[in-house]
Amino acid sequence: MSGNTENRNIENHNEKKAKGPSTSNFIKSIINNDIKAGKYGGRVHTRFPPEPNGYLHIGHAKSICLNFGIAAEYNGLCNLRFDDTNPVKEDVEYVDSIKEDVSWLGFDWQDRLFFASDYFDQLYEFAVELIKKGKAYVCDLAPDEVKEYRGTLTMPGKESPYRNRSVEENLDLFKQMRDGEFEDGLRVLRAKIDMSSPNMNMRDSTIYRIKHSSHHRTGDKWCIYPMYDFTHCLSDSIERITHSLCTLEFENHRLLYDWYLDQLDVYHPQQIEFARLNLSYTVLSKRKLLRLVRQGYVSGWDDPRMPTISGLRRRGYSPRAIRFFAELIGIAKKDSLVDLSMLEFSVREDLNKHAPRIMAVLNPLKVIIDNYPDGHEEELDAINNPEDPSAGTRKVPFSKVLYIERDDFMEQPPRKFFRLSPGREVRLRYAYFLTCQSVIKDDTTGKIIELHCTYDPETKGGSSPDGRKVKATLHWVSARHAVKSEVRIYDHLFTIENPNDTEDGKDFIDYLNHDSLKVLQECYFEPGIINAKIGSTYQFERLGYFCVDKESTDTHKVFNRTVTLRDSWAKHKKR
RNA sequence: UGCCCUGUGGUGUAACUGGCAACACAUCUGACUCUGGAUCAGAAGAGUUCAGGUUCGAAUCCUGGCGGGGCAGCCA
Repeated sequence: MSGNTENRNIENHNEKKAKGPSTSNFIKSIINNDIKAGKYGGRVHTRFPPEPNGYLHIGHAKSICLNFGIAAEYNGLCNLRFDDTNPVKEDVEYVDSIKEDVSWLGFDWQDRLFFASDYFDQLYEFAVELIKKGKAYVCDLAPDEVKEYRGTLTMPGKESPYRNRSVEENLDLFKQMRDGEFEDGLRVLRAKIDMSSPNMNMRDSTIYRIKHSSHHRTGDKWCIYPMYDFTHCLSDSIERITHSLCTLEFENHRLLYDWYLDQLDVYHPQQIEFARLNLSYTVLSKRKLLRLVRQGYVSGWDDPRMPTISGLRRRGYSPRAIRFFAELIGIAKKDSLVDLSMLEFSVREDLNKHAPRIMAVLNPLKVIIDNYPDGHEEELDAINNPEDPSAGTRKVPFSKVLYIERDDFMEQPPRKFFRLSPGREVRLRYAYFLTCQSVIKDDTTGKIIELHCTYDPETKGGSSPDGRKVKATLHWVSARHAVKSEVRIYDHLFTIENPNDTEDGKDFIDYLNHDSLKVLQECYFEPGIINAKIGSTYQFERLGYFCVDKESTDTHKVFNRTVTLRDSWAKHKKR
């Protein structure tokens, strides 16, 4: 007894020390109970079921991490299944990008890549079976009539006049539908359920509709296509899925999901709904993202400001950071708005450990070291990543003329500004102590053109033999050796936290941040940067994390700023 | 005037199905530091939407309000 208490205390203590997000959520507790009860023989089998009609975004990443993550955790499996039942909206372009994004995120569906369209034959047979059971009928009502007959949220619908056709007639008509005897929209196959159900989905919902349109996988084999509700539950059933996880808007569809499976008396997975992701200062709906792309507000699906997986990838987010983020935000049933700072925290957390450091000056200010010998140069040792000793060191050239960051100098420094100012001494990272002697300005504009400074040769490497301290360390680049390149600075795409929640008469587009992209053309880098590969990520010391953009060439690099470093001076300035 | 879901610090989630509301982000201190980074230590901040009820004891159970979301595609 006392031993137990002791153990528990130790556990509690460890829990307290353990960092990181809580790993429990309501879905896992359902699964735990199912396993305990022996449901599905203790098996866990999930699936990620995108429709190939757009690019994946960070919200999908949440779902991908959930589905694949749960499968992994319970030693189960997760399928990738394309929900491709509407040929007019879908395209192989999207299939390819989705596959790329899922595997880039680090998940493997192995040999379980499926398409709902793989099941079209079986689905047709299931529909026939439903007809034979008297549970489905061909309805001749026009679309607007169907709508009228459906009733409203508060009023029951009325039954279609075609509802009581004989099984034979239904079978015949359905076959004719399949054989292309009718135009689009002329007839549909409907479930015979309950026109007065308080759940609109149960008011004889559509099973098959006619679309004379060729499908990206089945070509012209079919001119009738099954609807989502019918397809999804049966696809889950066919694949022996145990837990079918989807977002909240399908909650009301669960009744139908269960109904089809019950009528057909087939293997019955369970649908569980969770809240989709909302992220502050952005939009996460395919429709809205598509509009940003189509109307040219961004450069494409992979614009680094986009919350798409491809946008985040181009921006410099790592798969690890995104997976960590998914873990961090958790899973629940209430809709919420996740603060962007969580996403930013996730990348910093990862990149801090893995991104090599480099010095880059984004807004250059020339510094001339008057007492440094003309034409002299030396190579200084710099650490590639203080968080990772195995990353090693590199040489950085130093000479008489340097660039430093314009923000690192103030002629009249306010309190708490520790950086360079007239007469003040600072350290140049990995180099020497430097003291500002004079400021040269443009006579007409008053703009500071250059600084004249002196260095202390005794401080090579960054520390002084006499033990005197400096309050700041600046990054710098030797002017003669510098590589000039371009840096793109990104900010939120929107000016308000929740662009989905707009004032009356306004549209999310009205809240676009017109300063979300700033291009800096005169940035100077350590010469080593010329070898940087597209897609690789660096920390520019004291500035942030940056990623080599695909528009870079051998001689001209383009960097995207992924995220800034935490910056307590910037915060202080804001106050 | 229908049905379903949902209300826990500023934000996102926990609380082993009734036992002192915990963790993370954000915020603020301080220590350390050749990145105002990282790291470390600490602080402030909710009494769980409200009102009743059951109970020795309620975020958890019951009743009723209030707030938020979803549903009337031959979209998913």
